[in-house]
Amino acid sequence: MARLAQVHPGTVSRALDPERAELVNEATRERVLAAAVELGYRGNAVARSLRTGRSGIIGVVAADLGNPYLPPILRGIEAVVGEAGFTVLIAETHDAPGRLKAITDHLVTRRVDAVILAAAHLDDTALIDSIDRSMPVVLAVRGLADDGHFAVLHDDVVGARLATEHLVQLGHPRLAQLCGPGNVLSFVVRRRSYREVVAARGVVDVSPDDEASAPTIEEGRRLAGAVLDRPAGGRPTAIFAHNDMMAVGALSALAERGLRCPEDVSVVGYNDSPLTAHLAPPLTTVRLQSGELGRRAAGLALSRITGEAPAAVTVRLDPELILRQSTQEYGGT
Amino acid sequence: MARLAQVHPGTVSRALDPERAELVNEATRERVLAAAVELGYRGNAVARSLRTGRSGIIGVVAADLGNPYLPPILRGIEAVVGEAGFTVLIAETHDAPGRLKAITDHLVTRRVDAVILAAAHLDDTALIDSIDRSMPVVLAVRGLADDGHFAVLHDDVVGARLATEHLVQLGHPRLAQLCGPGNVLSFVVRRRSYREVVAARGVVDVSPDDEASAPTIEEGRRLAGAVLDRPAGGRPTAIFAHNDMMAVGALSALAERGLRCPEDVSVVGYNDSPLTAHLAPPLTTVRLQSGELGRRAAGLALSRITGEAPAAVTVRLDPELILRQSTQEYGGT
DNA sequence: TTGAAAGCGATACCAG
DNA sequence: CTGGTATCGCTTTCAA
Repeated sequence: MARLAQVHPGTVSRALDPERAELVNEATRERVLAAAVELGYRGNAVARSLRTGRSGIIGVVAADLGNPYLPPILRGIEAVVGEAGFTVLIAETHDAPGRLKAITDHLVTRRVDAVILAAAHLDDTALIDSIDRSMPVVLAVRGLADDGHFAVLHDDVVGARLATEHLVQLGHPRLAQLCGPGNVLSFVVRRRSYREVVAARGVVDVSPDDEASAPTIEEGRRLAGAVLDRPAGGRPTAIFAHNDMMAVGALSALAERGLRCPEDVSVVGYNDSPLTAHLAPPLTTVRLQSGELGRRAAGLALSRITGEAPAAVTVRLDPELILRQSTQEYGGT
Repeated sequence: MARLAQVHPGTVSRALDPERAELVNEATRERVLAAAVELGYRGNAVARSLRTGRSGIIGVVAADLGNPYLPPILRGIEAVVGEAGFTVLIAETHDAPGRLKAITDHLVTRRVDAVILAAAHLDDTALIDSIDRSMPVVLAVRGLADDGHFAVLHDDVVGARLATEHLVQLGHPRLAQLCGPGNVLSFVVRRRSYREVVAARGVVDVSPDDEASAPTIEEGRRLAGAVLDRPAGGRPTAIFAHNDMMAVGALSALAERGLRCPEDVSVVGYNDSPLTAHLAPPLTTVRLQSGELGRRAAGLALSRITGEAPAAVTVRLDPELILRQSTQEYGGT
């Protein structure tokens, strides 16, 4: 560029880098800056990456961008990462087998400086360990069975306990949980935590035998329908859904059978998705600290890049129960 | 890599590129492939980009990833773009002034091959024209005032007309529209189209004087509240909200005043966001062809990259009115 | 069919 | 404080 404009080759590099601009004579620096502006000079991040070995990019891999808990996380990540002068590159696995490997291979190829992975399946453990040998990996939202990774998660033990205890305290004698896919840690933990509460409180568990193949409205409707069609004594008086979509499915299943929520059956969701406050009835649900999770995950990723991260840590953020109108005290038979 | 493994320098390049692998002796090719696998060789997209001048990346700039109409669009884009061997890089402006320029500068720096811009403001016209001189730009969802760009949009004239005509045909004598920000073309067009229908059909327009500063629930509540607090004869019997969030805000405003929807006031939304079918009442709304929009935008971007795109085109996709329970025939005073 | 060599644009180190 | 020079890893002629 300005190599032709007025002056020299590598001095431009110094003049344009805020870090080292001081090392350049003020006069020449201004000349360079002027030329840069005039030519609309943009630099070339590609060449820089090749030379320095760093790309300034942090990859974020999500399972499904349509999932409403993601945007706040992405925003949290972007805020922290942007502050540090990095860019975020977002990719989506759609929970499809093989996609995770394909995507991370690609990221390695592009020399991404770190990855934040919000798409881990429990059976990806070996793959993720191998990725972590090529570039720093930070797990977000979805963890793995062992604690040997860098991870920032929601505390699902606490979340499921809040929800379940709430139903128990309302006096419900028969509970059911609608379980999300068993290959995702969050759902596994929620299931276990629910069971612990139910066992400890001596409440009857009438959960469906099946689990959802995906945490969708349709699957929630199916699972809820299955237990609601049982003979009266085998029906739940309250339902804990592993996420809001399944809770909405449960509401539909109730409506289809002429049952009212919360008068006949209470329902608790999970995630506090947008609009859950505006459903019929407004949904009692578990709220996650998504922004904070994003910021923490980004912070961990940055500290791994600079090498100042010590051993693997797993951070767990406390969720909060949001009381609305889909749950009420048990008053039935 | 395999330069040391067994063999030669640039032959590896040929052997690994499916396009030119034919030009290599089968025996040596296998040797190369074997070595590549053994070393876990990944290639270096950075170096390739530097040499070829192309990055294989298409940037997508959205205003707000939390907006529920985006995921299907992103999926459509990714499907087409991935098929063609490109990667998508997603960035977010948050509708903040200056962010668009900062982001696109960055994309130019990274030598992105094209940008799909779903974040255009009407006052960004000059900026966008200048970006288009550095790399191919395709506008998505949000267009500009003139048709001199490559763009794939929803047909907002049709969408607003469907919604408004629906209300007119239900016999409503007084309508109000809740307008989204005036610096976004979609909202401007919806506003104009609504007005045309209202004028043509001789219905009274009692819209608020103000427009929303952002298309949110809160702003919808505010605008709806303003017109509902007028003396009886100045109140609308039906409301057309420029998007679903504002429609939800309108529902809240109604509820706060003890008014029922649809018995007292009908409400139409726009976008057919997830869960709108599960609101109280289920929302009549306008459904967009988001997946198709994403695919078309991606297709245009690719054709601009290969240079086979002719002159600027604006594609407009027809939306569809989804009838649910938030609208009913006028039966009042 | 394969090897040799140049060069993409920036950085880093060493002289001057 | 600034210029020269090598180099990052790959693609791409041009020869052999």
